[in-house]
Amino acid sequence: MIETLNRQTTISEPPAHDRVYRGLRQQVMHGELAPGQALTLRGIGKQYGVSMTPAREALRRLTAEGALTLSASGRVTTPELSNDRIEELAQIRALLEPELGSRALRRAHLALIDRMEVINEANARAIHLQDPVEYIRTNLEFHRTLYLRAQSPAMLGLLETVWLQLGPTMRALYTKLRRTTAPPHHRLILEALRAGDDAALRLALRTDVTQGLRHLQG
Amino acid sequence: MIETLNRQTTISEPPAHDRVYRGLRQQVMHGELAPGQALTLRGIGKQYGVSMTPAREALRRLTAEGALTLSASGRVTTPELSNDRIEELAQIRALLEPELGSRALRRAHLALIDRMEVINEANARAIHLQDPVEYIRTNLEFHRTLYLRAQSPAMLGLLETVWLQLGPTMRALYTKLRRTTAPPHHRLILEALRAGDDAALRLALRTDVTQGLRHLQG
DNA sequence: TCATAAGAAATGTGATCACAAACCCGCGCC
DNA sequence: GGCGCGGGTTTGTGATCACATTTCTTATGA
Repeated sequence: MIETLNRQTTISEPPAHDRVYRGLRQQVMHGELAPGQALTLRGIGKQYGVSMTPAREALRRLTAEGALTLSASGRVTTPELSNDRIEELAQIRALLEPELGSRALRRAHLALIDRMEVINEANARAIHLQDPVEYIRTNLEFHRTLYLRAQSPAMLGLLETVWLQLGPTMRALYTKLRRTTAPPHHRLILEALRAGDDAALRLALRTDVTQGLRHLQG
Repeated sequence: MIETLNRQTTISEPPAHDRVYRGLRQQVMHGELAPGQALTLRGIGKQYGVSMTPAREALRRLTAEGALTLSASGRVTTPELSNDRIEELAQIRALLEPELGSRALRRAHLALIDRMEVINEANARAIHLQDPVEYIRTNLEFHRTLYLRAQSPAMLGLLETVWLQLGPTMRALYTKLRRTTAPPHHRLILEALRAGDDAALRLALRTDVTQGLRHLQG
């Protein structure tokens, strides 16, 4: 006898496929998965305690966003980006992020800058602890905290799909580099914000974005 | 008795969910669907002669790209964009398209410009015939033909998701305006291409993009 | 030792079903 | 006349299954 043990409490929960989607999306964006990592419907289903159907919807959604790659036979893996593709995605970041930062600049008050400061300290700690996932997470949170103030949800949405595509690559990059020194540009970003200097902010964001990814080029 | 009449010829065909996806995507992007149009799983399935499963995957994929909107109860419709959202999407186009055009400029040879000229004539015919779908289709093809030369697949992919989101809105716009005169900027784009003038091309693309969408603002 | 073919396991695809929630329409009450 | 409240219908969700294909494994042969 199979109990209908769905729908537990009193308030409706998000659908299973959405829960799976969110979990996987975070894993990909934060670099918890290496490039080329294979994902199977039954494996994902087992991991989240659901059947193949919600797992399939989550994977379909993520591949549509570029977070995952679909092979010719329908197999799903995390993307292994070519150098050209990495370069192009970095250029897209260099196009979108200064624009978002500039739009946020007018609305950025002191409390926001303080919050970014705190996130940046967590970022520095992650570097000291050699924790790539936490480094990526705090780095993205630093940027997103600023861009949320731009009030440009569509542009931020596009940018997040770019971050998604770069997730596994960033993991591979930062575990290889094993950097021990904090990225210098976050300080420049904060200074430009405090000074209200649009041109300086755009430049600092652009260099912060391109700097991190350019190490892979050879 | 149910025949296993799948897998027809000798070479494997694309999966059913992909066929459904492509069909719907084209309908949305070319403005064949009005904003707020509701789509149901069983309806789509019947329309394409498949079950709910492939229809569901196609809709999930399209909503992930922003081509369709998901209501809180899981219902799927074509998006009804607010004026703010339309404005923002136009600004994204104004950011991406000059960049793509500029990248294509170096690689644009005469045959490409001739091809764009032909497409532009088809576009003018569509205006004369008051055919909004054909107008949108040829207009996008005009731009895409240029941007393909940029060899920036990721950036073009992002742009196409923006076009997708604007599809139903563009239909509503151009059926309301009933414009009878060709957009003047396509000629400027072609002239800038022939002259190899980067600044002029960027400007022409930007104004062409913002011009078309700004009529909705009140 | 390595390539290769055959068998076994794993995987994506699509159909079908049960079910709960949402939606719609009309009746009746104030 | 307007408003809420039924009940029937529609709709999305998730599970399960059959099946073809791909992938992996292993044993065989040169």
